[in-house]
Amino acid sequence: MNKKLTEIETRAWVGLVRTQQILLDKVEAELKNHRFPPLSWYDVLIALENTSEGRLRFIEIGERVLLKKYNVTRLIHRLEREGHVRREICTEDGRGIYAVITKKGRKLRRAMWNVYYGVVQSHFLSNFNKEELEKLADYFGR
Amino acid sequence: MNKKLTEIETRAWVGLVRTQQILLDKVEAELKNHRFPPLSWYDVLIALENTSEGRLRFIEIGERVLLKKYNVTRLIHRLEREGHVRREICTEDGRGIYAVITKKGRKLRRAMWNVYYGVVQSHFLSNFNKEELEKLADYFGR
DNA sequence: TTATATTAGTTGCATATGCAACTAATATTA
DNA sequence: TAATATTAGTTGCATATGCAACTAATATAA
Repeated sequence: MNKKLTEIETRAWVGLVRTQQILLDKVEAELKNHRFPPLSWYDVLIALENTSEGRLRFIEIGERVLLKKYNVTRLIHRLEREGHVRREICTEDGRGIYAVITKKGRKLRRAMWNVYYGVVQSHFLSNFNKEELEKLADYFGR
Repeated sequence: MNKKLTEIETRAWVGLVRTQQILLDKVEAELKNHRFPPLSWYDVLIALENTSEGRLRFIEIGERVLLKKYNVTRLIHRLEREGHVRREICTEDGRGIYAVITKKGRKLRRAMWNVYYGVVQSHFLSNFNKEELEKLADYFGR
């Protein structure tokens, strides 16, 4: 197999990686500026909010947010300590635990979104027209 | 300002973030499988190799690889300990330090590339034709 | 020149993540 | 049913990262 990328392939890959990292660094920096917790908290909270019950089992959180189970344990612990989430026992499976988002958690999620949105909008989305966004959505859906 | 993303915008952004994370997780996992150090080592080594002298000042490494200065210090220290890099004093600026890639470092970089390449090729590049890659390269060049 | 500010790099301490071993519960097999 | 394997979640220890204070050198201003 050929071990070299063409110049276009390199630009596409390196561009993707760099763009992403710059954007995420920027989001994290803005969140910090506003005294908000890191993006990983947002990811968990929005995942919970996107359910009808406002809750998910730890293992489901791990799957949706791409976190290893031990990191779910720890992140939920931090969220819980600040009152953004509470635990609920899982009657269907004695091994399982639900994390339920609280009012306070929903409020934080919304507040963080304003900051998050600002960065994504101004540093990313604003660079593309509708057609280009559709292409991107298509490409990354694969 | 409107604080909502359209459905397409959401798919484009979330798709980008998820795709990237999945790909990088996969790369890290494959590197680990092959008993190689993490991707950050690769990033520094390739940055050094891409210079005519095979060397960069710490501060330049930070700029190119998007690392804070204290993380450059530490990463170079690890690379140095394994013999992939050595330090060289900077005669132009007494505050500066060069990191120079060694033969061993070049060899490691090449070996890691095989693994890295495999993942990027099979999980990313292979999903796109030339025209699409050009679009991506264009989009992320902005 | 001297005094002051900025810059490059380092380091101690706090927090976050990876790994592997562990517990408790459910699922599978005989 | 009992024995065994798998799964969900937790935790101790090692490593990695963020922050802020620090040193030493260069740049700027008086």
